[in-house]
Amino acid sequence: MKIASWNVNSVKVRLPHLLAFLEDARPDVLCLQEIKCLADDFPRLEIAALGYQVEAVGQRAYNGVALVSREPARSIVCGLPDSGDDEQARYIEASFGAAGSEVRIASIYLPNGNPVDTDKFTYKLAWMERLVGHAQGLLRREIPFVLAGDYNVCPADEDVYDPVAWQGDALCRIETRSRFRALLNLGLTDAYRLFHREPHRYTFWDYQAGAFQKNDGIRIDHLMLSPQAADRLADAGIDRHVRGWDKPSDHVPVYVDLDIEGR
DNA sequence: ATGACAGTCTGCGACTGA
Repeated sequence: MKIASWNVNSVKVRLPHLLAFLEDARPDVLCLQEIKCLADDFPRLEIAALGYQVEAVGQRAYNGVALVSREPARSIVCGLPDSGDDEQARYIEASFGAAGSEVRIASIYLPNGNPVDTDKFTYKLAWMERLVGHAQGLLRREIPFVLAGDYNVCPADEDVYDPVAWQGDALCRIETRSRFRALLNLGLTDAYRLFHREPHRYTFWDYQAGAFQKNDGIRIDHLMLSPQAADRLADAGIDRHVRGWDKPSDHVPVYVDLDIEGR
């Protein structure tokens, strides 16, 4: 089962890229972030023509996450538990795969958190704590699961082109990294890092100042695997070439391949 | 260099993102 994650920065603008990626990569499940539209406005017909269906939670103009899959999603959950009156569309989770070998997959869009001296940072940290709590609950089920998405977290300095310049940024702050590390300490695996140890491999490059051409990037898109999923991990990677397409998203897809039947 | 980003709608400027 191939699972990919991609912050598309508007699914309407990026629809041609999304279709090309689905045709090229043929993931069983694709987790999308920043669809930037209401769920009803997601371009489902074009996706269906390629044999994929969509589950989405969206809002006007900002945020929004989706699960694009070849087989129907089951037991869909929108939003993290205990989110109170949080209206921001940042989490969707569902089950995929054959009965008896099902995989729980979440598409997450973790808050950016800048500037750090505002309630945006407080919101980010609280969101991360809810995610850690939810991961604990999922772990008790002892099933393969994947929390995939735009974490807005650089786990370590080696994930940043200029760690000094980024020191103090919400993506690199110690409070942010410690909450990301809490996921690792629970037993989750950063799938990319299991296969690739070399530093300075990125998933995001700013649109400004020729950042991609200079490889001034950061690694903030991650697939976090439960022990039962990590045991079946066959491959993981970053589809860096997508950043070179015409009018690209500022993020590129990341993916894992699990030794589990996709259907 | 008078510059050098790209989405969204409160729309031709402000807001947000990373």
